[in-house]
Amino acid sequence: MADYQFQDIERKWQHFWENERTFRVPKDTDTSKSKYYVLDMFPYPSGVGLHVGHPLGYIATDIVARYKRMKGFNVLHPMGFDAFGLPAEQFAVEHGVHPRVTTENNIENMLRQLKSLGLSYDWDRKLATTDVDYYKWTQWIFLQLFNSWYDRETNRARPIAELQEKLEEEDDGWASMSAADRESVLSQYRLAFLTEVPVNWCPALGTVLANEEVTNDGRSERGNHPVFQRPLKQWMLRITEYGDRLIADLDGVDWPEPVKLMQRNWVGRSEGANVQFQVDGEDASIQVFTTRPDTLFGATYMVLAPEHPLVDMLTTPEQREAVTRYCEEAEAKTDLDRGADSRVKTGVFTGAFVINPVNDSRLPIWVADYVLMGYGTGAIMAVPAQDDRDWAFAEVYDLPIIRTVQPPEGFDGKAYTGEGPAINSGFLDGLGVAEAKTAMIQWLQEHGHGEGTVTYKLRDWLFSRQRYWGEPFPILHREDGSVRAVDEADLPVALPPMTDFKPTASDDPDAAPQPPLARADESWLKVEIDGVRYQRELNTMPQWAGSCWYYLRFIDNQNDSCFVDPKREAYWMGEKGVDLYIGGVEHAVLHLLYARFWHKVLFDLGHVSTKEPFGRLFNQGYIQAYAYRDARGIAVEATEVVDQDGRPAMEVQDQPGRQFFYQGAAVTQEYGKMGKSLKNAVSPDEIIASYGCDTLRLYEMYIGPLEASKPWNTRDIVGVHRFLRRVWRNFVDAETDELLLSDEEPSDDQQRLLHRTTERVSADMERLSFNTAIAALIECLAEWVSLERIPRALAEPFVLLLAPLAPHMAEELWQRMGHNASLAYTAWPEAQAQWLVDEAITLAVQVNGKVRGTFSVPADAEKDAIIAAAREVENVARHLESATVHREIYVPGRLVNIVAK
RNA sequence: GCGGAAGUGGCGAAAUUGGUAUACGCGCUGGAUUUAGGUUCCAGUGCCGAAAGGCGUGAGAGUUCGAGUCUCUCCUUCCGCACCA
Repeated sequence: MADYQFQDIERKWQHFWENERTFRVPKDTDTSKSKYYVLDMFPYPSGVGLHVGHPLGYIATDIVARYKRMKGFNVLHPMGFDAFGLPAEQFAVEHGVHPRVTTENNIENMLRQLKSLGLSYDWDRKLATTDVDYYKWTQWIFLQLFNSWYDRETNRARPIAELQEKLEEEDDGWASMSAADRESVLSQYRLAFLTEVPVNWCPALGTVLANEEVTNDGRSERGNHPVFQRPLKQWMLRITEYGDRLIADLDGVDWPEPVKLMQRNWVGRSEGANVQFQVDGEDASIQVFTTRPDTLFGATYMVLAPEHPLVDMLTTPEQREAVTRYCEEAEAKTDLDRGADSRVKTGVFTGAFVINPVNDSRLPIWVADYVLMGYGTGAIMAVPAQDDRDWAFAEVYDLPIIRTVQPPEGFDGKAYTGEGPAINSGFLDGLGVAEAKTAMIQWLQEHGHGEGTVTYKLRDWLFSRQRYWGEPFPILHREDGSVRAVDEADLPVALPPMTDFKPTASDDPDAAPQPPLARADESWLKVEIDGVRYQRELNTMPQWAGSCWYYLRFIDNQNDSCFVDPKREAYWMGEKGVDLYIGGVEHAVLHLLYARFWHKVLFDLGHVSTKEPFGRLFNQGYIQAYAYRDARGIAVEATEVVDQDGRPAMEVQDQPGRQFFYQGAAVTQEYGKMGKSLKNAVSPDEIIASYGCDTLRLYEMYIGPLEASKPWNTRDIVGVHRFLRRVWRNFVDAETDELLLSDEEPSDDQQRLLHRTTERVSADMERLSFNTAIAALIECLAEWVSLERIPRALAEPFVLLLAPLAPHMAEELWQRMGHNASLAYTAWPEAQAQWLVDEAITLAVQVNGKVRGTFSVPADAEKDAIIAAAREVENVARHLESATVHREIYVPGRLVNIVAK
């Protein structure tokens, strides 16, 4: 009965770790040791729980955490829950339960699932963004933003009080201003400010959304509802001030290049110039932004966005009807329609002209929807010769085209956007693009027609939502409409108890946002301080707020006097912040951009010690699975699909020539991300029940590289399960339950195998290549299966190498080997150099680059002897007959190549 | 359209710097043990060929003594952005 009893073993060690608090890191830990902070992107506690795709990253970080502990690091490995947000609120509305109740239930279930995976989190540091003790500090950070401004001279955020002092000193009427006027001046500087701007309004969700939460076809990322642009007074965060640093500081972090690229593109920094064009015959000018000031001589017309404020004033009576109709049509189009047929250019002439400042030519002003009001100045100078879109437009409306950059010989395209000398450009002629840009910017500045500037795609972050289940703003409104912050001492502003927290949804785009908090009790809504009456801010923060700083709170989650103790922060964040942050690529822009922004503000204000929060980022792939749809295209339960021979699809889905059926009807096979919608989710609970969680951990790491998306295939699990059984059988006698070790000295060959395996596994741990680490252990064990008893000197290091991957079995074997303590902090085996060199090496011999044989030589053989031996290899000698050897190449330890003709 | 990542056996995948392509696992084939079963054990398994040998990393060129790896052109798939001036 002493077979591999994984249920008993796993239950035993999970209890042991919990009872002994094996992975607890004391608040005041030994800071003389090196630290390693390894973090997961914390989950949203959803009602359906985890499927096997979710833990992929958690297993990986757990392996790293366990490995680093054994390497002697102080390891911080915490977990928490990102629990504010729409789904909990929607579920609560549907079931009439308070979101706090559903959130807590979901957390409970997810905790159980996480613990059943044997993850070595320090659960004493668990947190949820919905904890009042947590969001108190989220509100506190908001106050830091509210009470700061961005000083462009020193390029950092500073306390708003310092701006007040500065304004007092400069005294441009500051002293004579009313308090309300002063506040409105300051609000133009605060990093968190209330303003009326066009925002993304989603009536179906009853809330406004950030740009990052709207898909590029103009719908809400959550729920896929239509989103409308509407001017509304909302809270914004001045993230645009950080555009440069959000790009520049990417150079200092170890992140996947695609993620850095996505962030750079999202910020969208463009260097160029603003140019003023005088309107012909009017006392008005139009400013355009261009990245190609060098092409100003080639400008042949100007285009305004339909929403541009000057359109109405400029349009001549003859053109008015056409322009008005065009603008109305453009307004009715969604962004989707405007972008859909982007190759077809439309527009209408306003009848007005501007003067090109460089050559006084008259340029017609057009209105066209290919120019967007939301970027640059909403107006462009059109240079068809050097811009594809302008060329296309000029072709449609027969506008002139003047080349100002000489295309290379043989160029047969239309617009030329590449390098070349300037032509037809007066004082720029002959200059390259870069010099011409510089020269033109200088000319514009000297003559007062413009200046060099930088434009960003990034917009300020719309930060308020009309929801109940979020952090309340620590803000009070006076009756005159001005605002003030809640005193720090009065934090937290707790969510008021409410029974009707339903958002006011509507399908009318003109409906007004109605924050649920407006229905809170008067006792919460109305506040009186020093005889002044206030009403609380009714909006709540977006879901991203809590995840912007949770990695800091993990460092010191119990602290109730500050958001994180500075000494502890300095130790755990160290030089480069979080040492390893693993999560899905879906957060490449949103969460990671927002968190970096908050971190930089905290850095500027002296609250954290690193420029960047996450020194190293790693994106794990997705677990995918086969899925099946019936004739109507509806997904059917993948587990109930069979092939033409009646075999379950799960067993034969990767074999060619299969047809699949669900309840007798033919279905089509596809392949996609595991989840509820494709009905192909596999629960970790059932895999753990039949194979154990050590097997599940091993399997998820073994199917492929961590960063790759890869298919789940329940059939393949037996492979790693067999490996674990083989380990067990080789160490424990099935009859007697006795440990099968010998005290013999290992042979030299055995030593070499052990140390080579140690070397491979260690290197693979460092580069997160767990699939090859497991392969190395399988190969190593395969050499020992014939041994009655494995020498203890081999068995112990082997168990330690296995420990991060399959910790329950490793702990059990370690204990049976006579060790009283957990192996969690036992030193990782070191590969010794003496055992990494072989006595004899096998080399390949090539003739003219083709392998013709192999031979063995002593490891210390000389080059000449090796080449001589190579030429004697039977097959090689045959190929060299009647040929003259021209060259002999010896690659040490690898091969000999003989070049002969 | 622009940008990025990736294409290796029937399947998942290996192959630090250019140096013996297909490690390891699944599946498959054969055998062993067992009353039986397999979540047991052993052996074989890229393709063509009886063999010798030849051919093989999406396609085609190139550089090199030597290319899965480097360069160029093209094809396919996935991801991101989408008139960003």
